[in-house]
Amino acid sequence: MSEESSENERQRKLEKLQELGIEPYNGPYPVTHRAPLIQAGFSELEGQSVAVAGRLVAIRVHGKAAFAHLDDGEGRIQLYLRADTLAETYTTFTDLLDIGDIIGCHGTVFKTRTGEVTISVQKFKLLTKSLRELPEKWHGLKDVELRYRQRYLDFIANSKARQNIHLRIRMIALVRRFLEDRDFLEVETPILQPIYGGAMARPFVTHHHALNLPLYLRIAPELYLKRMTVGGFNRVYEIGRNFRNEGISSTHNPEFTALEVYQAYADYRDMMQLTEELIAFLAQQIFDSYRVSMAGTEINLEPPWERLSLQQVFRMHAGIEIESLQDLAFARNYLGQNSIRVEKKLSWGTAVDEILKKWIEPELKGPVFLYDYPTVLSPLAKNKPGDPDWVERFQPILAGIELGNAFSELADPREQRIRFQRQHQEKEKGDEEAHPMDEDFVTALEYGMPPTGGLGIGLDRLIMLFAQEESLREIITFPTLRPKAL
RNA sequence: GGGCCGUUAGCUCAGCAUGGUAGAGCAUCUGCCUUUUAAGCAGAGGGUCGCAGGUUCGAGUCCUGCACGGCUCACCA
Repeated sequence: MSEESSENERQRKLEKLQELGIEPYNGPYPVTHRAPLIQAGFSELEGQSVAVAGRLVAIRVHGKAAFAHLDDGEGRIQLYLRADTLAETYTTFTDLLDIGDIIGCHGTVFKTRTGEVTISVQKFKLLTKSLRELPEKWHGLKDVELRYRQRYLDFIANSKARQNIHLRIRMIALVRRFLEDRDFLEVETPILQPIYGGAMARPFVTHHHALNLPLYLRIAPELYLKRMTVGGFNRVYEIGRNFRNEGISSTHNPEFTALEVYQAYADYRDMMQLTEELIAFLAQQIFDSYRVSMAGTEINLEPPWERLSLQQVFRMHAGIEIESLQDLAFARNYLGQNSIRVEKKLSWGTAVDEILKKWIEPELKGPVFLYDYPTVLSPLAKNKPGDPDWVERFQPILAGIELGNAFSELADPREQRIRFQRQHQEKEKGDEEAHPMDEDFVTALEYGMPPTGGLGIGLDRLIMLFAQEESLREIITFPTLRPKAL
C-alpha cells in the first residue's frame, strides 16, 4: 500500500538517522526569533544570526543548494541551505528529512534576488521526525470529515482554520477585559448539577458513583449565578461550556461556550446597553471599525442599536397584532398560510416563538434588540410592571441569528414558584425541554435577590460571525463528531 | 430522527448517464540541477474505488442494505 510504502520510507530514513547517531526526537531548541518578526524587522536583522524552529512545509532541492519553508506556528519563513556551508549535514537534510519534520536551525538573515526574507542556514537540528505524509501543499485539506476528525491536520494545512482559533482566543480574552474593566468578577459555578435549569433544553445525564446520584451537565449556569447575586456578588460573569442534548447543525453544537453576566440593581435596559457596548468594543478591537462584514452584508455595530418590541416587529414583518395569536384558531390559520410547520403542541407561546424564529428573525439583519416577550416563553424573567402576560426580556439579533437572551431577572419567589409549577406541568405532559422545579433556587430567592439584569450570549455564534464563517464547527476547536466505526 | 448529496492513491480530483484489466496533479522514490518558491527536466513505485450483499459472462460504474460525513428540515443558543 502506498501509505505503508511512504511510511516505510520515512521509517527507513528514521533508522538511517539513528545509524548516523542523529536522535530523531530531540529538544529543546533555543529559539531567538519568530517568522513574522524577522520579516517585519528585516532592515535591522539583515546579516544578523537568528534561531528559529518549526515544521518543514516545503522543500526544494537544487543540487548543491536547497530552499525550504519553515512554519513556526506564527508564520512561514524561507530557509536557504548550501552544501558548502553545511558540509556532510547537507545530504542529511536533502536525503533524510521530509516535509512535516520539525527542525530548529540558525543562520543569517538575507533577501533572495526575488526579495524574500530568508535565513541562510548555518546549522540545523532535527527535533521531531514525522512519520506520515502531510496533506497536499497547494489544495490543503478539503475533506470536511478529515478536517474535523483530524483537526491538527486542518490546522497544519489550512491557515484560515488556525486564524479562526486565534480569533476565538482573542475575542474571549477581550470579553474578559471588557467585563473586568466594568468591575465584573469572573466566577465558576457547577457544571455537574443535581437539577438542571436556566434554559429550555434536554440535558446530558451522568451518574456519580460515590453519591449514587444522577447528575446533569449544565444547560446553563443561570440559576447558580443568580444564587451568587443573592449571596452578595453584585456583578458576576461566567464564560464556560454549556451542554445541550439536541441536534447538531451549523449553528448548534452539543457543547458550546456561553457568556452569562448578572448585574444587581440593573434591568434589561442596562443589559441592552452592556451588550451593544461589548460587541462594539470587540469590533473596534478586532476590525478597528464598527462596520463589520457578516454573512455577506455589512453591519454597523455602533451603539445604540435599534430596539424593536415584539409587538412592533410582528406588525412590521408579519403584518399582524401579536396578541391576535392568542386566538389559537387564528394562529393555526396564520401559520398554515405561511407554511410554517409547528411540530410542538400549538399554543400562544409556541405560535409566537415559531413565527419569530422562522419568519421574522432570519429577515433581520440587525443589529437589533427584540424585546418584551410573552411570559409563557420565559419562566425566569420578571413581568413588565403590572402586566402578568409579558416579561422584560430581549434577544440581540445579528445577521438573522439569535445571539443570546437577556432579561430583568424574576426576583419574586412566589411568582417563581408558580412559573416552575407551570413548567412542571408541561414536563408531566411530555415537554422534555420544560424547566424542572428547583426548590433550592426558590429558597434562595426567598432570602432575597436584589433587582438584577442578566445576559447570556452564545460566544461561538458571535465568533462565527466575526470570523465570517457559516458553520459553528469552523470556530470550535474540536467539533463534536460521531466516532468512526471500526 | 426525515429528505437530498457525497465517500476512487497520503492529499486534491477525473472516471460512473452508455458495465469490459484503475487515471491525473501534488506528495514519495531514482537520476541531473548552487537564488528557488505550486522550482524544473527524465524515469519509477503506490489502489481490497467507504463496508456488505445482489444483478451480470464481467461492477469503481447498475440495484439493496449499512457506516461515516455534508447540506437541509425538525429542536435549541
